[in-house]
Amino acid sequence: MTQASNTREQIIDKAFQLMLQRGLNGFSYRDISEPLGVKNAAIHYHFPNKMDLVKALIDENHQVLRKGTAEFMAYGGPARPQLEGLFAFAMSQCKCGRPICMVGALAIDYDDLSDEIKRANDYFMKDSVAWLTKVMDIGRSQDEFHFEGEAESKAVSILAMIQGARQMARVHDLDYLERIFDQIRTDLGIVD
Amino acid sequence: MTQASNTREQIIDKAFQLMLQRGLNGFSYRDISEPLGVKNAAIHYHFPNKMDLVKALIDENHQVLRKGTAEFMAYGGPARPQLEGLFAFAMSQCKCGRPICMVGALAIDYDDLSDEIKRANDYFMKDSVAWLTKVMDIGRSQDEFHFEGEAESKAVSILAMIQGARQMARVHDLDYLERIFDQIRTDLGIVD
DNA sequence: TCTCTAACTTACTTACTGGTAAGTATAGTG
DNA sequence: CACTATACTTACCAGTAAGTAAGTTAGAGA
Repeated sequence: MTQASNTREQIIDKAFQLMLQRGLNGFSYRDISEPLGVKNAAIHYHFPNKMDLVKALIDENHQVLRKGTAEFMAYGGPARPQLEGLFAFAMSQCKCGRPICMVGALAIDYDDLSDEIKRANDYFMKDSVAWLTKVMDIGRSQDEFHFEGEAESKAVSILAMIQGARQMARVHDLDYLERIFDQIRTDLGIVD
Repeated sequence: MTQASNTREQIIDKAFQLMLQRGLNGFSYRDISEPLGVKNAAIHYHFPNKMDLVKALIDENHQVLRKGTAEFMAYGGPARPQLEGLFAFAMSQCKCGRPICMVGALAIDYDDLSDEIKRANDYFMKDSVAWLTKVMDIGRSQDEFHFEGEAESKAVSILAMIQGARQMARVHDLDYLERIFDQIRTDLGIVD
């Protein structure tokens, strides 16, 4: 075999899906191996223990996010399309069977995470906040958005809202997401 | 024994704590029975299966919420203290070791919930939205709050924000919660 | 006093958890 | 051709999950 084996990739794919569907404690090695037609031990070969797998999933998350946001994450342009890009990304993740975000999936099992993973998660969040803060800042200075208070506080509140909205959408339906996005737009004084 | 046995209550107490700390799949019967000094089977005596326990926890949640919000949930009064009451309740829940809310705890394991529990959860959420909608409506008409859009949309967005904020606070610290509350106030045009 | 019932415990079962050690097939390398 | 590394499988392990059947104990009521 040596080459042309994509088992590792498939494991990550499947685990990623499961992680964002059921959380860290909500899936087992069996849930991954069975549909892939491999044995448990195959997963252990690629990821000696579950935390190694989670580490890989956080990296995967970074990549998915970067891919899904690359077009609108070009700093400096108009803020509105960047915000809309964020909304669209969140919506598409929900639609393709990833109802909760990685931060949410990890939050629930936060106590049994290794320090390394906590740090990676922390970095990811700080990165997201920093980006959206810049978008908010630019948006306000270019008169695209209107809001009071610090740009960072506004950014944090919007990210919290999206996180909560995804949870709500899970329990109810995707209309909740769209509705909350609309309210964010309204709050920012955006009129189409 | 017959009387004066409060094992059932203690089980609910412990399970409630665990549920809002780790989620449905994050605790076992052992986690409940061991600290209580009883056996696994004692839990099964009171709650034949885990779903029966969850059902009891949802009821408990209703009661805790009702107790914790009774003072400010008297409809018709000024809106501001009602909103502040909601913030204080969310904060106190976080502080007393219940970092995530029931809706969030159930959302992650939503697929393996019984229809009865889904309905109970649904009812709870609709109830919360209805209440906050009224608060928002009153607040706007009495010139306490300023916002655009439907009162219900605003209410849903605030509840989503609080839900997300609790998750963030878990991973980071309680400052996130306070900060987001502040931003909600600012967005509503509240100045102290 | 006898009986009934509530509230358990004891002792188990079945199924699944993450994890490991040892073996195997395959492909590339010297 | 022998050797080595990769990518697994087979066959296990100890621990834990929820759940159950049968026995035990204490008090309440007739």
